[in-house]
Amino acid sequence: MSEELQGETCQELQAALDIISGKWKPIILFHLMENEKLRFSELQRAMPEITKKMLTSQLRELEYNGIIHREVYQQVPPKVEYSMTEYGNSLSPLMKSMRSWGMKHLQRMEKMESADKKEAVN
Amino acid sequence: MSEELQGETCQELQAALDIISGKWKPIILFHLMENEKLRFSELQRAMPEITKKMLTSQLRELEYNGIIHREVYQQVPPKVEYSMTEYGNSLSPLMKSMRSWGMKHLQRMEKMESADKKEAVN
DNA sequence: CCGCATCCTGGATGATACTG
DNA sequence: CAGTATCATCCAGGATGCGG
Repeated sequence: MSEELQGETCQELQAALDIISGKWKPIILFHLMENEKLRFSELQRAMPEITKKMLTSQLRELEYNGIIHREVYQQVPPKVEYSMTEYGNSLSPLMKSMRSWGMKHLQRMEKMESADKKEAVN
Repeated sequence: MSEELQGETCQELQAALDIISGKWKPIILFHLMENEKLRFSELQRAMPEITKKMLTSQLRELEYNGIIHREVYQQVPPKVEYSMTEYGNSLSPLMKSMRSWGMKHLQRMEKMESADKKEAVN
């Protein structure tokens, strides 16, 4: 066993996961990858369940990590636009392969569920 | 905007994330990918911080999802070995690219930190 | 040795109201 | 419009002890 280095060996994994995982991050990233630029209110409309507080905090984290850009227009009423940074877009291949793995997995699990049902009936 | 389908569009993403994310899953997967077979107690030794309860529950989830195999040896004292399934190993490329993205990210963040310090000094 | 049952805490998340 | 402030809630995760 490679003692001692579990934590360190996985911190890169964790670092990546911190950014793309969570209840809202994937959805936010998805929308911003699809849309070039989105206003705060547009994001909110796209995710009716999310509260302003959560949306704000998640966006701030992504901004802090350099994944998204926050553009404030000095005007009344206020206007703020969010967009992926170039760096943020480097996540795209990862997200895509995660999505396709996830898709296969869901299909697989579905099959197993129905197999279970058959077993249960027998 | 693609209304209505945010949740569904991201459920594949979430499905994949559910499996590899969390405080312990990445570490467990890492060890099992490195080691072919590991006993419960070996895993525990490899992750001194984890409680038995957490280790058990995380292993059960992974088993339920078909990622790992649980082999019980009928003997006293009990012996249980865990190993990646073939299906579980299909996660390997994903994990690898996550790791390399995370590694770059950590380096990038480090640079930015030290840049911040310089600014603070100025 | 392996793992379940019970109880419990803290941090993440949510509801609501307010503001520049 | 785009947030902040405050308070309430919830549940993943942890501590501990028992049992096959």
